Amino acid sequence: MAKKKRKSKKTFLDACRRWKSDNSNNRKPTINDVAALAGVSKKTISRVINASPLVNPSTREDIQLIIDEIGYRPDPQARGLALQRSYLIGMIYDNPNPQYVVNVQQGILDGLRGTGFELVVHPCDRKSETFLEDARSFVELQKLYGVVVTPSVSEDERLAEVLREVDCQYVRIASVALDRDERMIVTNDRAGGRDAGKHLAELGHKRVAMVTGRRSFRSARERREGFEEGLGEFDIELAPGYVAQGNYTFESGLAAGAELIDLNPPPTAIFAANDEMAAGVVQSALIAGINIPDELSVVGFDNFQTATRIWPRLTTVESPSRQIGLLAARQLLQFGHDTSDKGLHNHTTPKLIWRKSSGAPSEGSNNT
Amino acid sequence: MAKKKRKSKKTFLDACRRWKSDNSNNRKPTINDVAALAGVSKKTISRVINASPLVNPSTREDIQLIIDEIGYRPDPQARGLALQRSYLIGMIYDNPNPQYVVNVQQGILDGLRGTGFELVVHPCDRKSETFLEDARSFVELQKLYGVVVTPSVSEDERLAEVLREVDCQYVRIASVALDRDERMIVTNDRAGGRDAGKHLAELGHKRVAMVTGRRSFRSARERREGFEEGLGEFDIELAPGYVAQGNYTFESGLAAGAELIDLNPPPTAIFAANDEMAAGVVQSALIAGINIPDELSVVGFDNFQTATRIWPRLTTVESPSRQIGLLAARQLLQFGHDTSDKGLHNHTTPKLIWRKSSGAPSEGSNNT
DNA sequence: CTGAAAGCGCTTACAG
DNA sequence: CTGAAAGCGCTTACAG
Repeated sequence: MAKKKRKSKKTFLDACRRWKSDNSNNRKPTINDVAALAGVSKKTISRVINASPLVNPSTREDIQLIIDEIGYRPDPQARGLALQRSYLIGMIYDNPNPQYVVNVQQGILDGLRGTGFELVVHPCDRKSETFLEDARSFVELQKLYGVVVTPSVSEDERLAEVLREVDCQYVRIASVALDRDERMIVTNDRAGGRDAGKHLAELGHKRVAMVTGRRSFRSARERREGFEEGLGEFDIELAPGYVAQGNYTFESGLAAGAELIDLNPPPTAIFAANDEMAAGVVQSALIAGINIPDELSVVGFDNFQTATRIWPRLTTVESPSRQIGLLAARQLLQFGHDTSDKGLHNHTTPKLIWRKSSGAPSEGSNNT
Repeated sequence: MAKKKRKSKKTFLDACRRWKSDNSNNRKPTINDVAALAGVSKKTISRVINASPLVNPSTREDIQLIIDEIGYRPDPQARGLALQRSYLIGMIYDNPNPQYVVNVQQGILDGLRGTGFELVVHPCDRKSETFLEDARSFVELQKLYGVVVTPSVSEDERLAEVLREVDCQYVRIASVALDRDERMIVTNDRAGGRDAGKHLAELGHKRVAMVTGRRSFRSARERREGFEEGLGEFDIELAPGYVAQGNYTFESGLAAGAELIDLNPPPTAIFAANDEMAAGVVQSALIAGINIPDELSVVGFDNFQTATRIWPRLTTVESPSRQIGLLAARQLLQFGHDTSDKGLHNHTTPKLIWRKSSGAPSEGSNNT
């Protein structure tokens, strides 16, 4: 019966204080310390840590008190060793744009804050011979809890296959659904392209051109097809001769811009599939002495820093990259938990930001 | 004597093959597997892994053969648990510029490649109440092998103190030496400022202005003082009224530029302490209808993407941020090893890149 | 130069 | 609802 009598809160607090003053060398408390202080087995402590329901509420309360008091925090390495997985989330990316990388990173970190998970960054090169092995060994060796994969490497089915093989949870960020719902964040770039097309059509442009990204990038195809759809709603066509091939770099935008400007008749508006290329187009117009937006409207995609640094400030389509990272992280942490409730929120929608690089075509532009 | 006879290479290879075909469920090999295959204790395997000299060379050779053959890689979590530290490097930063963050990150990753170490990113907010506790708990809980700290949080002595308390190796990146040599990468921003000053003086500018960063940032003070030194070499003074206070953001550069342009007489050249502010200055000049570089020269600092996206392309001082990250990572991994040889290479020097935003002052500028 | 034992701080069946 | 024992894959004194 003495055994059944619950010790008072004060008793525990006193014990904790004694423990702290004994702990001269400031050793971090372990599960054993908590168990000793609480007078239970460490298995029970483990249950509290892991939020198991199989614990007497009052026992749980006592233990929680002790945990808080002595500042116990389970060692992630020890848990990891026992569970055969770490408390690390990986981010696998090959996108060269620093702003994109940082935005998604920030979003993931937003989602990880307070969870005890940490983010390990892992750039990769899809062209490398050892790309798949590298990724596999990274994930396997670190026993990652999960990874988020960004475009364009997210479009690589071989990588997804590897991740499944090593039994690693993953979330792929891509412009369209390429995998099961819980493994995707879909950014719907097509809708953004459509908005760009409609924007230019509504302004009255008829002779429009586009700088595309590599066809091997899904986002590039989506943005282009969306753009054509948007124009199509106004019965405007993107003539084949008015499409220049870029590769998402500033330099390619510069070259593509020069090329399109030289067309006869020249386009009155150019949509570039990302801001970097749009900045190149704008610069090529400046070099050619063409006024933006009077003689030429330019629209980009991303709304990164560059969009507001150039002049005139760029009309562009913004994709919420930080939010996307946040959703990806949340989704990763939800794996195994009840995903049934209220369904996944795994879609985002881009939105057009109208600045000064686009306007109605001028009278003299012979806009037919 | 049979015991002394060394088994042949082939014997080991055969054993490995047998092991692999037995390993139906594709379990990753552990130290025990290697020990069994080699016919030695796991302690000896441990010695090989850890490159201990106390191993018979031929034993080592046999073991290495087996390790390579079955693809054994020591589990970092298990090692970590035993050694009480992880194989993770942290990057603690509060710099809001994505390009800087990514560059340093890349550099660190360059230095980590092939070492088995991984990079955990950890942004922080020095204004937060819990900033120091957060950092401590991050480092302690993950038992980080080491951290690299970037400006401006690298200038915080309290953080350095915490890192020492928890006995975590660290390298601070800063514009001047704030700590022991092996704990610093010094970027010498003052030399960069000096180059900017000399550049403008050599072009013939006499009435120069500057947009500074926050005085609480060491880099801002260094860049400014360096700039004044550079001008001083040509007996040119930076008049107090010609210094505008910024905070390293584009917006602050925009405001500062407008302010300086309005001065009477206006400056013929402006040095902004970073590219973001320089881009703001350039944009404010455009808005005011002032031609760059004919009526106004502008020089920035960083040479980030923005520098070449704006028009005219920006003359700026480049600090090799990726290289800086690389040096920091190398230095971290060298801790405990012989640092005696050939001394540390822990200094970098910025260099001026002359583009189109700076030139000689025009005749009509009344440049006295 | 090599090994047997104990330990790092957790968790997982299993039994009660 | 709770616990004793074994184990995750390594390393560290210690002994030889």
